[in-house]
Amino acid sequence: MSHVPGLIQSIERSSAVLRLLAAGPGRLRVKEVADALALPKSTAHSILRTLEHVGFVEQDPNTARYRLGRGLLDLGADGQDGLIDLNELRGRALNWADALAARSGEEVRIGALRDDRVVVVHHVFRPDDSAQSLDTGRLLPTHATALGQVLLAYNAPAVEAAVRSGLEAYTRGTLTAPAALARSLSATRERGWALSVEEWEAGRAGLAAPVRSFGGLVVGAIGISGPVERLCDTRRQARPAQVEHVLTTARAISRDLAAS
Amino acid sequence: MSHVPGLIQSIERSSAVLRLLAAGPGRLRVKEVADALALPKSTAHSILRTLEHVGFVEQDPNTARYRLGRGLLDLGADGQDGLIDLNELRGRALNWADALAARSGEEVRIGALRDDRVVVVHHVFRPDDSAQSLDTGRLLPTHATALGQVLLAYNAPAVEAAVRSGLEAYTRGTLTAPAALARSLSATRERGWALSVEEWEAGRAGLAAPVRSFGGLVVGAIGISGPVERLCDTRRQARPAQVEHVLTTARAISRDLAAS
DNA sequence: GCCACCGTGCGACAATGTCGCACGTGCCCG
DNA sequence: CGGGCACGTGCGACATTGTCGCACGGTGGC
Repeated sequence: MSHVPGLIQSIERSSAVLRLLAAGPGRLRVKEVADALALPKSTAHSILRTLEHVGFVEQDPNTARYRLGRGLLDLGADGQDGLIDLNELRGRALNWADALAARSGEEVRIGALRDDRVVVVHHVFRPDDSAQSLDTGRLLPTHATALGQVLLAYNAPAVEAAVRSGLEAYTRGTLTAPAALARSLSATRERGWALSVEEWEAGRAGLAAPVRSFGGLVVGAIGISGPVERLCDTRRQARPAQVEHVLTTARAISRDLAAS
Repeated sequence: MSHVPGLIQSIERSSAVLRLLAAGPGRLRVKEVADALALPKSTAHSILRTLEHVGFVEQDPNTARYRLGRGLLDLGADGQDGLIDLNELRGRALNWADALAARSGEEVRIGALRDDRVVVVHHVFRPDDSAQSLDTGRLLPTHATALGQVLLAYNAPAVEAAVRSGLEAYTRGTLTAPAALARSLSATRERGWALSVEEWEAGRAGLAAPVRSFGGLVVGAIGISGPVERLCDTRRQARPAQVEHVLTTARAISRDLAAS
């Protein structure tokens, strides 16, 4: 049927599907959806498959009928800290994290945003160094760590919250001026990764990249940390090989998540 | 970023936009959405514009920032009788209904589904006949009227409800067998319009077509009614000219709604 | 037990979404 | 109060992407 140019047809259609499912309590079959919207069966199925993938509809395993999914409810109740199930992020990241630790020779952390802090979802020790403490579950500041900066770079409200709650200085290198932080985050966005040198602990640096889910939504970050001299060259620039390791791993996890 | 083939990219992206808006209480700018999802500004804007059009997001007129819209909440609370604001349907249909009455020479009704009944949203008298009662607000049965059959044809759960509550016979022509009703509705779907001859009142017939909103969702029906001999030929088939009048009007209102 | 219908997947085409660019405007800073 | 920048918005061309026809396998119903 006639559709207004300038608007995206498939989104209009998917919204119609959602409205249709919301109309009655009954589950609908693919055929019924297709008939109701005057769409070919294939097209309706394609839309339903995608909506199921993003969690907006669910399919009853037995009857094969579709109903609204839980993903929609999560949208309604705002302030949800979980954009995604952290367990899923952790599960997908497990395998890759070890490999990253091995290749980079540094300890690896995976983090996500929670209440304006970075919660460490997973932590892998440095391969050849056993004298470390397990960080899983710990909360880190957003503005002073590479993980946090990645998460801030792709989430504007979190930046405001961080600024509002005061940019505490942990070392002399910590970015405490809102403008400086904004500039740094902008650079992080353009590069696609963040480098934090002695902003959190003296002598140590961090390197992190975003983990994206479907649609490109950033749901977490993965990064390595270690002594400045192992992550950076003499001019305090990130070592390209390490950047590549982190980026490759982040992309791999992203692909994994998007396919789930 | 890499996206799984077989799934619809724009729907994945729009779901990511919605999740992003749901993440924080703050309103987001176009640029922020674009940055967060690593999309060009144009693309993000196009998605936001469409989501606004379907009511899933709203734009603050002053700040131009986007937040979640009311359309999503309506999806959560199921059992909503209003798939669409009935006042909007009535408003859009007003102009066209008069013209249809004039062209067809019959009275016109516009209806929508409410609680397994057809609620008459608007009613236009026959041009040259003043001795009629105003039907606006009245509730009609679904299975025995052309308006109702159109609405049933595109809404499977409503059919079940109608069958469950018993297909009451108003005349000898009323379809009371579930199987017969199902066949009739299937034919209605294929044709795109419904004809009801002496199923509700003896000597009278109805002719109706669906009114669709964006995405093809059926939100109402419009139709004419009058003596059988004026709507049908001698073999009780619908007169093509009248069918054309109803279909054209229904499509016009649909276009109007989709552009709103 | 058979038939018909439904859900699912693939592939080719063309319509559609995407992206670059540019305009006008509002805000912020000087 | 003026200048500059960045943002929201719109258009147009290209190429990617969504769409649709068709066919397969499984299931439920008569």
